[in-house]
This record gives sequence, structure tokens and C-alpha cells, in this order.
Amino acid sequence: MKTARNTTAKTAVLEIFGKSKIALSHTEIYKQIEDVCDRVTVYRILDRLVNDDIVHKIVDLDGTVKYAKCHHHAQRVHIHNHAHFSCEKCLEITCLENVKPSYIMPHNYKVNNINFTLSGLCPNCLNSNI
Amino acid sequence: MKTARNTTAKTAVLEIFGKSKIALSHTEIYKQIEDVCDRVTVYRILDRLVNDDIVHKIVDLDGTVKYAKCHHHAQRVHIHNHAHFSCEKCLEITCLENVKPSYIMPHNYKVNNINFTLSGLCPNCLNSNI
DNA sequence: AACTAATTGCAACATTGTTGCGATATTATT
DNA sequence: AATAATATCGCAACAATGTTGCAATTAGTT
Repeated sequence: MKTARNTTAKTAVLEIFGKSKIALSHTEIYKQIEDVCDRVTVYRILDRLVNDDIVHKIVDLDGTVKYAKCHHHAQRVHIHNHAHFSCEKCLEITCLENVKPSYIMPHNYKVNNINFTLSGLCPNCLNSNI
Repeated sequence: MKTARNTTAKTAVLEIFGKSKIALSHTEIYKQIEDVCDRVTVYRILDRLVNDDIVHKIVDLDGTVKYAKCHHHAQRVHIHNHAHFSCEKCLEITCLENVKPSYIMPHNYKVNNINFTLSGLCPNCLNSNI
């Protein structure tokens, strides 16, 4: 089995996630640590973090890919089926950990995963719009 | 105002959509008509079709962008807030026109649009899996 | 300190999408 | 049917994002 290592680059990425309340793109992360490591390294670190369930990957309505830290509740198995909100104005993506959609599927489909993304105006931009 | 024209390329693209029950990517469409027109032309036609509400754009869980013909019900204004199903095996995306999620949002968010994509096994692949 | 394997940097490549501009083709007009 | 106006196209060039191979480096272990 593989034993993950704590490298400078990985620590730097995790620190960024720790500080951010919103989801970040590869580019946004890389910009903050371009003197620490290579562009490719950031891609690889993100891949590993997603694989290790430390970070989850979110695809925006536009197709923009972002990443956010997972919030593990207790020791339970972590499921990513919560909703995400994508603000049309500031372009920030926020996890709505408590919003879970209910829906009725046709027969004969086996649902393994869901992606529920809402877009519009976040509380911040809604206020500044008045 | 602009008056849309019926060009050979546009007709070819529309014909492909007519025949397909699933959502198609730019690449999939272009492969079928690469002797008819340029790659860029396909991009532009898709853009226009989306703008004219003839086709809608779907972003997969992976970030794959696909397009599918809109089904207009009566003369009503067309809304794209239906669900999409993305099969993990055959990678096909199907519109679930009748699946609409219900959910409760926190206050202070203004929701303009939603994207609800489910992934798993489609009826076809579910059967062939037994 | 030496060893092993995870991780990195670099260079090169692939895919997807965009833009500018002169040429072409469609539609409406005469 | 010929003409005019302009929507659309082809091409070339570029940009952004992501991937891969491989040799060099480095973290964690013995």
C-alpha cells in the first residue's frame, strides 16, 4: 500500500484550503504557491487529496472545476451528496452542507452519486445589490 | 435584429440532434460532420442553438460539456431545470424531463438556476450487468 | 546514514474552447 | 434574375486546462 507523505507543497495546499471558506480552482490555488512548486504538482496533489477524501471536486454550471475541503461529520463515511451554490456575481462556490434535495427517479436507474448545484446571488452579493 | 440562416452545417447538426436520444459533446458531433464543416463552425453553431433555446448545454460530473435538444412543451416558456442522468458505464447523458428536485434553501440566497445531475447506471447498463 | 518509494520538476503533448479577419453563402430587396 | 446586406464560414493563431514520461529529489523507515 501507499503511504502518503507530508511534503511542503501538500502542506501549502492544505493551508490554503484551511483558510478558504469557498471552493477554489486549480489556478487560484497555484497562484498562491507558484514559488513553492510546479503547476503539475498542484494537479497531482489535488488528485491525491480527492482520492483520499480530504477534498472534493465540484463542477460549476459553466464547467469550471473547483475543489473544497470536506467536512467530515464524526467517523461516518463521508458522502459528497450535498448541494453547492455558485454565485453569478462574485463567482464563488459555497458548500451548502445541509441542503439535500428529494426527488423521485424513474425505475431501472441505479443512482450512485448526485450533483446538485444552484446558481444565483449569494447573501453577500444580494445585499450589495440593493 | 439578426435573422438566423439555414446553412448546410446547421442543418447537419440539427439532424444529428434529431436522431440522438442522448446528449452529445462537441467532439461527438464534429466527428459525424467533419467533411461538412470546420471544428470552429460547430462551436459557433452550438453557441447559437443554445442562445436560441433550441439546444441546452449540460455539464457532466466530470466537467464534460454536452448538448441536447430541448423539448418544448406547448408554447410555454422553456425552463431547463430538469434533471440529467449520467451513466458511469456507457457515459451517456439522458434528460430526465420529469425529475424535479425539491429542496429547502437557507435564507438570503437568490436562486436563479439549478443543475441537478445524477450518476450511476442507466437501464441499459443495469440490465447488461446482471 | 542508507534505503525505499512517494513525490517533484521539466518538457512535451492533448484537448477544449476562443478570436480576428478576409472569403463565402444565404436571405431579402429591387 | 441580379444585387445588396450581412450572417456564417474557414483558417490560422492563440489560450486555458489537464495529462504523461522520466530522471531527480526528498520524506519516512530501518
